[in-house]
Amino acid sequence: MSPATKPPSHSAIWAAATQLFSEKGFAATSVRDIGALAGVDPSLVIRHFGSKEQLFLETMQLDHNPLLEGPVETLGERFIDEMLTADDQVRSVFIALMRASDSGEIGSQLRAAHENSFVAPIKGRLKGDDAELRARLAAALVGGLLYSLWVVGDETLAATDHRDIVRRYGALLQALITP
Amino acid sequence: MSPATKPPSHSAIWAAATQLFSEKGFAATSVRDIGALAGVDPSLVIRHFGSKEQLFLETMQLDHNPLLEGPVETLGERFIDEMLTADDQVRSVFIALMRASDSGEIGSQLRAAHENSFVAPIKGRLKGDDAELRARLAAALVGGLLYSLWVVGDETLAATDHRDIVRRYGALLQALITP
DNA sequence: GTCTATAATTGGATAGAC
DNA sequence: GTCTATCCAATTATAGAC
Repeated sequence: MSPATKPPSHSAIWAAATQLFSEKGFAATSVRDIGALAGVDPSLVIRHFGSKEQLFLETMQLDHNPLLEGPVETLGERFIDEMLTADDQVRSVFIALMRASDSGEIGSQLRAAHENSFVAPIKGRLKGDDAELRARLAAALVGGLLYSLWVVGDETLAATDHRDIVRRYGALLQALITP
Repeated sequence: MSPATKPPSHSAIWAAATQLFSEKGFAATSVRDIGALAGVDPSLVIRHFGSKEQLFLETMQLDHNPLLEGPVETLGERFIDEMLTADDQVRSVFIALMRASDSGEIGSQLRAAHENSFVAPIKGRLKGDDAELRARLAAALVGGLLYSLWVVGDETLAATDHRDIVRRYGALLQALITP
């Protein structure tokens, strides 16, 4: 008996949705677009994933768990460097989640991504009573850099040597990690 | 001869659009909604403002030029405090602009708002060769706090005493202003 | 200046044959 | 599992009477 293997159209739709949501965001991507790119009928998109939002939630997942290891004294710089050299996928998903986060479910997913990718990795390395607050401020700081670079599109910042940003901004992050 | 005074419907539409765009954002607000709240026909909305996007651009303007005066040694804390106690209008417009910034024109407006409200006020007070970079990193830092509080909705951070955030996060900002 | 009516398109989602 | 055909609701924007 054949197991519950997914049909080929399933992964084709998944791939097409990932690409289009990443490129154009949630609102500007239609179910028809996804079907066309996947080479299947638009109705299959709904049939396999239930709804457009569900498909968005399944494809736009940020599973980025950066550097837990290494000396805590240089964690700030390494974290910033990691973000600046992050995969395009990280960038796309982060932006897509942020822009569509007014929908309740998508907002929860952004919150989870923020928690898992930014807050948790830092919080795990912190000591002290106010570790919670410091970790959350650190996550805000990291998010702010991505916001400036990727959402606002600060071109001066984008044209700046990464090492300068890593040094300066990483030092601020470090000040939260090891006060 | 009567001058080119705007008809009352103009300001009614403007007020309704401001409210709805602030509450629900660009995508979730329809021209029909705006007309209904303003008590006028939806077609008037387009007739007066040309398009929904144009109306959005005219209403969602962030004219927030915080504290240029005062001692530069405490600018960091004061800036953060200013943001945390900012008007609801600032918050609404910032979020609305960010979420809709995938449209080209709206993206430019976000960039302008970021520049005028975050980068410029700090840059004007900085000395030194790398003032440009430091001001832009400072703007990223400020934006990151608003992102965490208002977009992600970090509840722990929101429940934290403002004075603690002002002290800790303000110190980081200050480190960019007066290294 | 204002409204009625509607154009023209597009969207997500479904029913049912094969 | 897949596709054809379509429903139905919603959108922005316009034309033209008053």
